[in-house]
Amino acid sequence: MAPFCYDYPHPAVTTDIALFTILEDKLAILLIRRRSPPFQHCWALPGGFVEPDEGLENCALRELAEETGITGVYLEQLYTFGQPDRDPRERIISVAYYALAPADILAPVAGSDAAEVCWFALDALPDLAFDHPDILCLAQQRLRTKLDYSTIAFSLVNETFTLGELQKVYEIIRGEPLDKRNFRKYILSLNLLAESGASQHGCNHRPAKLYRLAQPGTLHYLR
Amino acid sequence: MAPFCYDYPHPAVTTDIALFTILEDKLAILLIRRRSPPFQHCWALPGGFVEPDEGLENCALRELAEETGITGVYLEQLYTFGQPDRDPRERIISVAYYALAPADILAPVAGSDAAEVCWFALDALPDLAFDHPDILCLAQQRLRTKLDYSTIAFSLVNETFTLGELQKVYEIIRGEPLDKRNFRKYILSLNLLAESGASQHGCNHRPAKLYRLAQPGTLHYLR
DNA sequence: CATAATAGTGTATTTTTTACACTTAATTTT
DNA sequence: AAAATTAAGTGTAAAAAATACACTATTATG
Repeated sequence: MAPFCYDYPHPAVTTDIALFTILEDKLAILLIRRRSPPFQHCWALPGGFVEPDEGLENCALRELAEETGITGVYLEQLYTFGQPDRDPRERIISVAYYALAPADILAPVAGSDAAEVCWFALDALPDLAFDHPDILCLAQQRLRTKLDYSTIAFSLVNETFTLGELQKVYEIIRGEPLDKRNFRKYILSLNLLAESGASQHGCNHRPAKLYRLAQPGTLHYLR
Repeated sequence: MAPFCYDYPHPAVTTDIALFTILEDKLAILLIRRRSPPFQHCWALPGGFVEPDEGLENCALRELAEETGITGVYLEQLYTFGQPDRDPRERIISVAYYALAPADILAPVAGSDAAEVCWFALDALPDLAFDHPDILCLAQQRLRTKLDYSTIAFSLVNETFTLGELQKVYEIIRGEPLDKRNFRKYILSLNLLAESGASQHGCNHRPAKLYRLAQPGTLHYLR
């Protein structure tokens, strides 16, 4: 009943995923309610144990899919948390990832290990299990700083988007309003966008041009 | 003879350390020659298995001290490498760190697990064990980018240093010469330095003022 | 047809970054 | 002792980047 034996003690290794989206003009994070102890019924980041033959990133994507039904997100390794006492059961080292996706695609569904799956605005978080508050905090920091020297923000809008939507993303992550003209000048000067040709419709105001990334799916580093 | 048993397979976890210094006006890295298989007699980054009751950072510092005799370096987590086949023995996940120290303090001594310990200039590296070339490459990238928005460079000079020495560090990491006046203007505008009062001596030219960090040991983020 | 809502556009000012050359103080050589 | 060598130390002007700022355009709604 315990057939996996080693000459030296081995820690367990998990991945945890902080998936961000923007919901109702606020940064939000995907949490699951835990089915089993420890921290039973507590909210936690999705995640789970690394399988013997999968890479770490695959593990993160698999756990996210299994627990929440969500696929196709932008994913990046964040930090590895390994304090000896971070899990009451045994030594568990967690490789934390953060992920980004536009809200529209995402309809989370509770999976096998999770009784409930739910978006929470970052300013209205419940108590979290383990050291997940630390992970979340670091993820938010990373998101903020990386905004300035990369194109991660594009992972939070749809495939085609208006400059107004994109500006909103920047404003929400930075927590401050931006000047419209300067923002547009900056974004267009990157030469990463192509006009999709189409425009918005069904909005009760002048329709905005829709843009798309010239090279979709590619993360760019600026400067 | 294999008393550590678990219900599910557990990977082994190690830390590996890429310790940089500047030696003869070049970036150099500390390597050890492996005593035992796999990759016996190969050069590798110092590192080793995480003990059950130590944090990851402690593990990195302990392994560095055990294998090379070096202590008191600046240390920062880099990335976690976990491809299933990165070690031929068993599944081993490595939490990689990078470290910085001025060359003067460092007199590496071979430890128990390492037959030899030696500095190598980055432009004259031997073949490396495992995926250590990947780790090293990522570490160097991180070093370069972090130079621009933090005070890591100060970890590569002595406690007191001249502006010329500091400029050399920036030039070596960036791989290009910098303008002396602009560099000094920039560094002094950070308001992080204090004049030590003393000057260089024993050099065959005008002696430079020696500076120190106003808050030694603190890493600052710029902008 | 008036109102509401967001899209879309350009210029002047300030700040930051860059380019650039000579004098000073110590040691070494002649 | 004078000359040569070596790196230290210093300021200004030009270019580039970032910032501040206000009105017109286009759609839907009442």
